[in-house]
Amino acid sequence: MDILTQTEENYLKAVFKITENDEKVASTNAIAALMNTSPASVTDMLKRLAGKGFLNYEKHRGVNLSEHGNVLATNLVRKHRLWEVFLVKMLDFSWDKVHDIAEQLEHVQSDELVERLDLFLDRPQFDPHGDPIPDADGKMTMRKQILLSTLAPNNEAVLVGVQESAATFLQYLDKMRLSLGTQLKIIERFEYDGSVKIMLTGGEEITISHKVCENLFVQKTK
Amino acid sequence: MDILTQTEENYLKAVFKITENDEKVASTNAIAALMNTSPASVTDMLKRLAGKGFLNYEKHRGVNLSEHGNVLATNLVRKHRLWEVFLVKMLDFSWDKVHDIAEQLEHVQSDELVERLDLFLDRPQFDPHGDPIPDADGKMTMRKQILLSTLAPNNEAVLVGVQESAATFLQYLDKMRLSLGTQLKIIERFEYDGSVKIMLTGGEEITISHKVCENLFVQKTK
DNA sequence: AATTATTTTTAGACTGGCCTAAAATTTAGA
DNA sequence: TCTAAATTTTAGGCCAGTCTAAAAATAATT
Repeated sequence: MDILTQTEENYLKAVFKITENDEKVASTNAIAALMNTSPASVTDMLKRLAGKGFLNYEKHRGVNLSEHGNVLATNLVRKHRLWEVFLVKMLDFSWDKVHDIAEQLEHVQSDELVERLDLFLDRPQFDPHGDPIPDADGKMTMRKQILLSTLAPNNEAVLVGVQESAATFLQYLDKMRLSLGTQLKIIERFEYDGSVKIMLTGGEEITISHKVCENLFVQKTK
Repeated sequence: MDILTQTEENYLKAVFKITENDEKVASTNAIAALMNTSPASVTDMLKRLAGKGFLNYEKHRGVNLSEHGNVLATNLVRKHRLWEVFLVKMLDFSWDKVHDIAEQLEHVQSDELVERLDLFLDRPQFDPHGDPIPDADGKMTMRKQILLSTLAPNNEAVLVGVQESAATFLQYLDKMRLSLGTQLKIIERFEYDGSVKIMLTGGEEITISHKVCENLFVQKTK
């Protein structure tokens, strides 16, 4: 019986997001910060979700997803990203506007809907921010991408994803004419503040801050 | 400040549905029956929604929508029907499966989403069950449709809508090869039980019950 | 190692949305 | 018209999800 409330689903997603990279467990505080709620509320919910078998939880030790919880969370990510593709590709939304709407759409319950949407969109592998879309079995194709901040001068690369997807950041990229697929070459890295001068296709040269570099995923092309 | 919970929205829709035809007001019991809830719960909610200005409510008198509430409810109907069109036209769902999914999708909050969806679907005027879709200003094009049960023998007509949209009824129509746009001619009406023999395009003759006739909207063609 | 700072949990309370049972009101019938 | 039936509302309580404040546990610092 896998009928969770939207709130419960959001908690699972939060744990997923926090633990998907390095972290082994998600802390109460981290979850509270991510969800704009109080640590006390988080503790309550963690106990509920652990009781239902979606989380592994020991007092004061943080949580992570059980196998069952992981399936649920992955499916939510799949739905979220598929809807984002729909919004951008079909409804012509800009990539900085789709997150909030997809947050709502991802909670619609219908396996058949997801399957048909996936088919309609031609089984996309990446969402508008370059994030991989899990397939119906939870598998996703990973790219050998690196952060732009780790790339040495003279290398050439193509922008394939963003780490952060806050609207303000995406709008900044739009202004700079940086979009997924953009080819670029590292001209110079300034050690003083970590900013980097890059050349875009067409020869235009721009300088971007270290913070921006840390939020751009690229693949080396030469 | 028009942020309602999904439940509140569902109550407004229920009042809309009950009062859209003949009834001047919706009774507590009628709402409770439609929403599968108890009359006591309905009374609670009616007071809340009236307090927020969405309903006109006097004790023991039933309710109807305020101007404000009517705008909200109409917009919900618009969203519901647009999503149904999307599901059938774009995702190739059959018309008996879309209601429940649209019930969820209609609660997604984004005016821009609705506008873009409407445009994407080419501003449809009717949903897959033949119901009119309100435009952004709440106006809808009404057809001069009548119930098949009121049509006399020898008249020819085209099926343009269904009154009831329960899955079992729609599946029955599919089996009988009755779909929107189907041309038909009344051959004979049996007074005994109100059933009617009709001829479809192609010459096939079928007999349908009075109950079915009362749930089919047609337009006379001759 | 002892104390301080941080994190996490508990306790108690609030709202929304629901319930059942009982009271009040309206409607229908004799 | 007066009583019975049906409808509606009130009363009181439950659960999910949230909060603040305080207590407990863990981590950091001296």
